[in-house]
Amino acid sequence: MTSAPSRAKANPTIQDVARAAGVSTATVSRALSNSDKVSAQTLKRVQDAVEQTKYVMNHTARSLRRQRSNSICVVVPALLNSFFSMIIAGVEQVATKAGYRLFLVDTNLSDGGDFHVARLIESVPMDGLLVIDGGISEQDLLDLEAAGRLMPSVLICEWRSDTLLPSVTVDNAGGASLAVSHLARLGHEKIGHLTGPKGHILGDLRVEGFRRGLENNELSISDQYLFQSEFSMASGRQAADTWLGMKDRPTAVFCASDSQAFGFISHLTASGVRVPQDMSVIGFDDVEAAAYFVPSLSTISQPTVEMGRRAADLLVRQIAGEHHSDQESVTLGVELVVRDSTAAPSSP
Amino acid sequence: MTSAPSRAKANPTIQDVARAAGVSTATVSRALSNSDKVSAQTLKRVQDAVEQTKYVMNHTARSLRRQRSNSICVVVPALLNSFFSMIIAGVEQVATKAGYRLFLVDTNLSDGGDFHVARLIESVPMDGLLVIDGGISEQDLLDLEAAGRLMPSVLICEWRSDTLLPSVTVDNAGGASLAVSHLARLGHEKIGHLTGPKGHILGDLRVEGFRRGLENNELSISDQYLFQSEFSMASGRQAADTWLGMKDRPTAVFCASDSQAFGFISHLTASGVRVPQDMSVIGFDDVEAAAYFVPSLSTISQPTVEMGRRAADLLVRQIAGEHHSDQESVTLGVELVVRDSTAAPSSP
DNA sequence: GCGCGCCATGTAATCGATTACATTGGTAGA
DNA sequence: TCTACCAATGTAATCGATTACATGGCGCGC
Repeated sequence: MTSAPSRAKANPTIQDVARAAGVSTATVSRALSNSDKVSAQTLKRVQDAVEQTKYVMNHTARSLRRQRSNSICVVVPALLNSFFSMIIAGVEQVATKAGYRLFLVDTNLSDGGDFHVARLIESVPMDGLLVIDGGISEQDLLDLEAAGRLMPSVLICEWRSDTLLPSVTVDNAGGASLAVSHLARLGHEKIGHLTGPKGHILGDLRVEGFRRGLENNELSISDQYLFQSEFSMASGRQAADTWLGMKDRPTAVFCASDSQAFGFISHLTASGVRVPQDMSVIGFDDVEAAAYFVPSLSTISQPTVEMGRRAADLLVRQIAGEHHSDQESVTLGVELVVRDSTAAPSSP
Repeated sequence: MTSAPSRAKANPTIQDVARAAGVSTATVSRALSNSDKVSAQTLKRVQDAVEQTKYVMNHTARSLRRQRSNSICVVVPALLNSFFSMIIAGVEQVATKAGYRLFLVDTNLSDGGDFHVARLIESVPMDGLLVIDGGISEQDLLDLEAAGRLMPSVLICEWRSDTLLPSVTVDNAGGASLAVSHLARLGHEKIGHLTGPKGHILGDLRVEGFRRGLENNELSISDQYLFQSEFSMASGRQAADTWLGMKDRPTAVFCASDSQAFGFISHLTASGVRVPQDMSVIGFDDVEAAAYFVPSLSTISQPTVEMGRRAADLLVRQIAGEHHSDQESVTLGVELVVRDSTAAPSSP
């Protein structure tokens, strides 16, 4: 027999504590679960024993026995987007206070783009699910629901069939409409739109709001002013190329995301087009960088942190078994933030 | 007795599968753990039974029994910084392939800024730890180590006493020096530096590299050209105010992070100072937005994804028990990326 | 003084999968 | 033909905490 590796040193268990305190494991457990079911005297003894043995609880064992893990899973499309990070910050505030740990999953990272909620859920036992990704397969969720395997869940951001689960959203269409009206008030008549990715619910809603905004301001809708795009900077840059190649260009565009706006403006500027003198650009999200971009970006601000808080609150209550009261969903308002990237059109 | 709530429906266990397949639980377990220890015939029977019962494994139970959770924890200072997200992407690639789940923890979010690794580790049983946060209390780690509670770990980014744990780093000082040399080659003689936060190892190393760069180029070092700062955009903006208030201004600055550079340039531009015509600015990190900023940002690029990959690889091997061969650490190189934010100084 | 009930605590079953050890049947070698 | 061994499978202990149920002691009311 060779000597055991130094790593061996098994962790102290509740048994060790019980022995040290001269009580039973049940008592130790009760003492530690703050049950007021033990006398002050033994509580003290147990606490001392914990101290002495350097005991730390094995959460795996607790989870197994309690049939709950005290953790919730947050599914995000892209952690590197500060918009999502802000939401998560809000989630964190509430969830931690309620005693839950957070498990973050980035669908962009996982599975090489072929993400399935089902697989995720199978792999880890979670008490609840928070889905921020509007691009996730709704069918996946429906299937899970049907299989009776869907844990308490809350959706953040718009969802297509809102009959499925409670959700926290903002007024996306309204925000888009706000942006268009801002441009119209400045005097723009030829207004374009960099859309979100095809089939993405947020993108679709913002297109809808864009259309409504044009109607409200009695402006005509030209489909060639719809730039099929995605939420990324690279995509915004591409759209700028398209724009540069047009003969009848819009004098202002509303971008479905700030990232797109950055890419768009970047390429325009590099091509000698001045924003906002020659061209107005407004975004959506109000990420941190929006205020620091050159020019600083006019945009639609969402209450990101608050969204996270509300969603976490809904979820925690749902896990606790309060109210499956159908569809306790929340819609929050958005706000127009005017900065330097929008101005009256130059008279030609 | 009231009827059970609809949620009841207990998950099928390995027992159910065993019954359905007409074998023992041991056999099911072996069949599922890919052991080639079962006959092809029974393997098929078990697989069918799994299908039929819709069995999914309970990972909590497995973790308890196996004494390992197959998950590793990644500690990050700020998820919203795409620099970290890129590293995580690299980690993910390797870790997932090796069968590990990722648990992300953002120290900025947690505990209201009062983060302790110890508390984290106590709360979740993890097989390994990946610390990307150079700002984390080293004492915490030392204490854990002393208590014999430190699991296999790898540090990403520089660490103060590199005797503690294996790490993956880049040549921070070298990068800073590269940046300075670039500015010097352009003809700048009065070069400033926006430092990282006080006491932050990365910041300190970059200051060191900054000094070395000046020396190498036989430029004088003036402490008043050191702008005490932090890694954030807001902090960069503040530094710009300081700069604007100086009478003998540097003609170029090296920023310890791209974020700072954004904030700095943003405020300068708003104050009528043109970059790079009146002032050159170079950053560090090469985050995605650097290429899209106006002007596009010259910077020092780090192999972020690769760092993540290497770190995960080190960790996985460490968990597997290969080589505690002391200090298998890795240092990767950095690269100068010249874009539009740096130019020769204007002759006054 | 007796019994009822409550409080503090102990005993042991339990959560679900893994695995050491036991068992069975079959086969190769002497 | 007999033994030794192997492959396939079953039995039951195990991981560590929780908790239903059991127990013993004490106080209170009649």
